[in-house]
Amino acid sequence: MDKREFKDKIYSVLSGLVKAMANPHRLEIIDLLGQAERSVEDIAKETGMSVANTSQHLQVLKQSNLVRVKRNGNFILYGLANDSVYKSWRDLREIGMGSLAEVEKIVREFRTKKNSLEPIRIDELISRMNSSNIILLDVRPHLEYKAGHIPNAVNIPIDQLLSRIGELKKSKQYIAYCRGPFCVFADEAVQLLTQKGFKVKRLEEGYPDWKLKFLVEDVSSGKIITNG
Amino acid sequence: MDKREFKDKIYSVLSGLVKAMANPHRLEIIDLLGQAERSVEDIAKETGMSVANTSQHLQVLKQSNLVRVKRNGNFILYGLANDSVYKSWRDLREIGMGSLAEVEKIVREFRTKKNSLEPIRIDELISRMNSSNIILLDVRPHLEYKAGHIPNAVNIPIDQLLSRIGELKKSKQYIAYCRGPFCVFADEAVQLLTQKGFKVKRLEEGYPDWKLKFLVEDVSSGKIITNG
DNA sequence: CAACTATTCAATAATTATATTGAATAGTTG
DNA sequence: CAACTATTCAATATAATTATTGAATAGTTG
Repeated sequence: MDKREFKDKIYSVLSGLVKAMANPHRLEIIDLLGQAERSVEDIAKETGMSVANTSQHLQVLKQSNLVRVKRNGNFILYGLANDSVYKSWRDLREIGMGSLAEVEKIVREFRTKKNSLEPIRIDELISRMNSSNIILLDVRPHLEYKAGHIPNAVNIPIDQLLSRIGELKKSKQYIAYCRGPFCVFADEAVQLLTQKGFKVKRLEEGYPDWKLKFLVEDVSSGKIITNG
Repeated sequence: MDKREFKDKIYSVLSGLVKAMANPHRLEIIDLLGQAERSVEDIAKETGMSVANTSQHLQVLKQSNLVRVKRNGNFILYGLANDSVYKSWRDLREIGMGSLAEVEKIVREFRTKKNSLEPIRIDELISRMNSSNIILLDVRPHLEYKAGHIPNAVNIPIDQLLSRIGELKKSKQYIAYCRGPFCVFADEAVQLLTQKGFKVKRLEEGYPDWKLKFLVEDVSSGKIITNG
């Protein structure tokens, strides 16, 4: 094996990995699976794809070891293979937000309508979390909340928010969070609660980003190791 | 703009960014430009592509803001847009090394022939760097060394190594490094120097990885900020 | 400003990726 | 073990990506 052959092989195998992420549906799947495991049918419904097409995309992700498979009764559950996968997605997402003007524009346009511009960022949240006046609102579906959430967050799924609005107090400062910067549940929560006279902001990032904060990056290998 | 339309737009734009990286030649170009700026002709020669094809791939990278352009006399120099680009490449590379058995196998096979298995990792290097017995050997072309190198490293480009072997001492422990884990200069150096009876190992990572160590990651935004 | 040179563009052919449909499969549950 | 159900597969048509060739362009230098 000469030098050129070696490089051709390496870059070609690695580009296969990148190609596996290089599709809008597959990015959405990765983003979604960052919250919790899900069945194929579930993923299809959530992303608006056909089941067959979803399955095909999941096969692509599986072939590159980006997702892993588990059976639960009649259902097959897909989940991210490890935290590095979400971390890579987060980094690519951030490169995009930082250098592709179009991404920032689409997000700003959407949030303007929802009154959810000026979100607070995760670091600010962490430094203000001890304040007794702040209440964290996890507006994701209960299943995702159950799979993991920010400590002390109250779970009111977005579609129950209106009917359970009596549980909230106008004196508090609410921070609504959901799946991540492209999840609209928190924007919808801000829109609704602002309308009803509550003090509320959205968290820019989502639960998986909060979770990554509490992993220690072994920088020498680039791998991620659970802390505790 | 409804929820589905918003998501379709976002994931589609971001997948464009990932697609721009999702090609073996473009990964090699990113890897190469991590060392120093280069002209199109230069990149073409280094990667074994035609100039027209190289130019086409560079256009793709440029459209996604992964590279930036600068003119120098008759030449146009391409460089990485920022350190985040190399960081993403590094992370993807590491996911691949960790979870695609094939990558690890190709690398091991190649290094076995060069006697350069058992490389030392960058963290170990940092902790042993003060030892007066260790000498760092940068075996990249002089131009890349000039664009940035690990402090105190001695530059002997691989194609001058044999003729300048008199400059080396058998009592020292040499650490050869080059562009990164897929660069073979360091392997060739280890092969040659081992043969001639010197104590030598290769560094697993390359100069750009060392450089990333000394950037502070602003984890809240995912962006990278130069430290000092 | 003419000649030169590095780079890009345009057109083509070949390959690869994608969505859709409906049939096949495998695994579970009663 | 039969019936059921979630998932995958196979076939197809459409769309996107890639390498190659040779011509066009833009920018610099004498």
